[in-house]
Amino acid sequence: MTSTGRRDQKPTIRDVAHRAQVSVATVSRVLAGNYPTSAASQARVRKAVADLDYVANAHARALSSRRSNTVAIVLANVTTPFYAAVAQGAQDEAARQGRLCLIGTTGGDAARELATIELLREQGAETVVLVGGFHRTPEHYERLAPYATSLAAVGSRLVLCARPGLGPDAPAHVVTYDNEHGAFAAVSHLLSYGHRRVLLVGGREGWTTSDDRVAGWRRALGAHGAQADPGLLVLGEFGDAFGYRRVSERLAQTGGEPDFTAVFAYDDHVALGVLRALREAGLRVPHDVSVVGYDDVPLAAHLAPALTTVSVPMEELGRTAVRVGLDPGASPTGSVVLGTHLVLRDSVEHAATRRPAARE
Amino acid sequence: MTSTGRRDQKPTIRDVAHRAQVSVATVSRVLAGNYPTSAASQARVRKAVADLDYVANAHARALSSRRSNTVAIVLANVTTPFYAAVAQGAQDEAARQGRLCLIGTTGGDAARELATIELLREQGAETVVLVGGFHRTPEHYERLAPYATSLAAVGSRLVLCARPGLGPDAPAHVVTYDNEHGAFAAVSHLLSYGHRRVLLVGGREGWTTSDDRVAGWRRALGAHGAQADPGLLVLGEFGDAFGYRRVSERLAQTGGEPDFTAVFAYDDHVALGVLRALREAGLRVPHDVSVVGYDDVPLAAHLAPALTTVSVPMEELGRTAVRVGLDPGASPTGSVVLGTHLVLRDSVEHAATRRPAARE
DNA sequence: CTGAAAGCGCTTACAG
DNA sequence: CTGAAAGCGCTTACAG
Repeated sequence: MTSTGRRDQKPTIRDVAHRAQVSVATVSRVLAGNYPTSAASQARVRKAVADLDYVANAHARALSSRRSNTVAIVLANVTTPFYAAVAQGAQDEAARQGRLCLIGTTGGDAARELATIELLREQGAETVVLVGGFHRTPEHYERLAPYATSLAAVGSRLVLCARPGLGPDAPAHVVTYDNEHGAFAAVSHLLSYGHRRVLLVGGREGWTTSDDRVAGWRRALGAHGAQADPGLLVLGEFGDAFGYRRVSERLAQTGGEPDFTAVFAYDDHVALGVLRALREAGLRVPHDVSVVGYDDVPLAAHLAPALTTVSVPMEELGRTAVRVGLDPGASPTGSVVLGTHLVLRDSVEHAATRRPAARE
Repeated sequence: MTSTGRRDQKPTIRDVAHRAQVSVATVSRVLAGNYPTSAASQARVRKAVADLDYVANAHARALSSRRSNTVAIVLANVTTPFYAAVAQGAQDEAARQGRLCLIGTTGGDAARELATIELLREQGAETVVLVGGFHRTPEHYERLAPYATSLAAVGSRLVLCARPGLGPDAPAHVVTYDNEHGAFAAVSHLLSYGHRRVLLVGGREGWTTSDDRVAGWRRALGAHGAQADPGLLVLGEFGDAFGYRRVSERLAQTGGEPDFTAVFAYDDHVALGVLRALREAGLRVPHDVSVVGYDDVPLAAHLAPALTTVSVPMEELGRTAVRVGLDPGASPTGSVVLGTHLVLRDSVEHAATRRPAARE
């Protein structure tokens, strides 16, 4: 099929140079386009490239130019809508800027995160984006800070996305969203509807994202003169199974009569489980109990009732993280905070409506 | 902080060799562990590596060893549950085998798929996995086949995942699932419940996945002696918006009285839209109309009613694709087909139940 | 505008 | 078991 015959060996820049009757340097310059070359050379090189179906070897290029043209993104998984959306945003922006995207998943495990980072270090990615909250431990900080430094030393960037910074000394960029405020807004909304006992369900103590949402819950309660009863804090895990189990148990303990009028779920997945527990206990949402979630994943709008939740700019988070990581002008340790907003749907109603019903 | 001082430069294998008092060859061998080395050398090298916080340069390694240690996966997007799950499976298997994962998204656009492949070619990935159906055109085939050949020439593999092969000459592996059979099973299930007019909604003509499902629908109808009325084929697009729009329109045209008793949706997302259209038209599922989806994405179980659908081993698809791509023993042009099965939930009922209701 | 040559940081026959 | 050296395929000062 091919006239050249020698199809068994991937053509190199030398083959192109030979066929185009120019030096390898000229081939390199034409292809990079970063240096003046004559029109004649350009034409001959392009033809040779096409004839040979030549593609440059990215590793050789990276080795000699000291730039890898890749962006790395590390996250817990890629199946959860939140992470998937952030990954998509990051991937889009990377592609837009002609970069390739390396991806590593950790299952939310700190040790695996570190191991992944180590593997990624070898790749010399231009920027490494770490996505999502983490368990706030000194060890983790201690491991990450020097990594930020060593990346910076070779001109790479560490971007912490949807997670807090490493402190003033570590050269890490932060791209996050106003997590605490989103929680504040959500709980304030419930309080403005007359709810006073707002159960917070889901999340893990010490996990950054979780702690911030608890803080928002607490602040909202305080601002409205309501009591931040620790008994209303149902922390432990993530996921709909947790929300389902803990709410079911609590309902069972109080004889089916809830000791709360509203639930602020850690996220939409937890809300899903809460909704199910409530339904199975014969409680109607929002008539008997109001529920609000967090994230506004696609699912939220399709639930019955459609879920009132906090919208997080997930794709934008990923896009911005890569943009900042690749921007030569970005301040060495800057931080950008994206906004969140409450999406009002059908899962919240005035608290008053239940009491009369219960008295009947 | 460091005693060496010269922290501004990433340490190389020479630095390690120098500090460990051995040759670079020995360092390389100790690190690779693929060649006998003395315990003393090993200890000294390991210490030097730790002292310097050395990590090998993956590009240099790839260049001289001709192996990149990376796997590439290209898909339409990473936010759709189907693709996300396949990507997760691929990523897991890649990590398990110590490979890094490059990811490229195309938005389902053939031109972008080719462009991505081109970029990926430069990387010399060990295996390139192309995920998902595509529009069956001669041009696409013509572009892909030589790519498979050129990959094979340098010892890489092309794996087509959830899409048909390129024909007997192209050295491409196929990892897919029995798509047509899944459709056959779904529609047979409806037929066995007495349905005769089964509307197929969603999918695009010429799109491989879609064509296969239509074929399964047709075969099931034939096997049960029912008529494959072309008027029951509602093809055009993917997504819940399409399902919603087309079913709403059809219902409006027939005065709200459906001219079908069941819907076989292209996938769970289309089913979502169909469910909404039915609900808004005052039709109950499954009492008035039965619905079955495809894929069994997490959402399906949470719908009301919970959706009967065809389960596709999504993560397993990704895992197997990478495993095959990395398996030296895999036959040069083999193909593996994973099974699907019907998941029975609450969206299907006997067709008979509606007629009496309609006669009242 | 172009070429010759050094060098990027590894791996791997080849000797010993 | 170990070292010296060639070589992987590019890029980029350095000369011209």
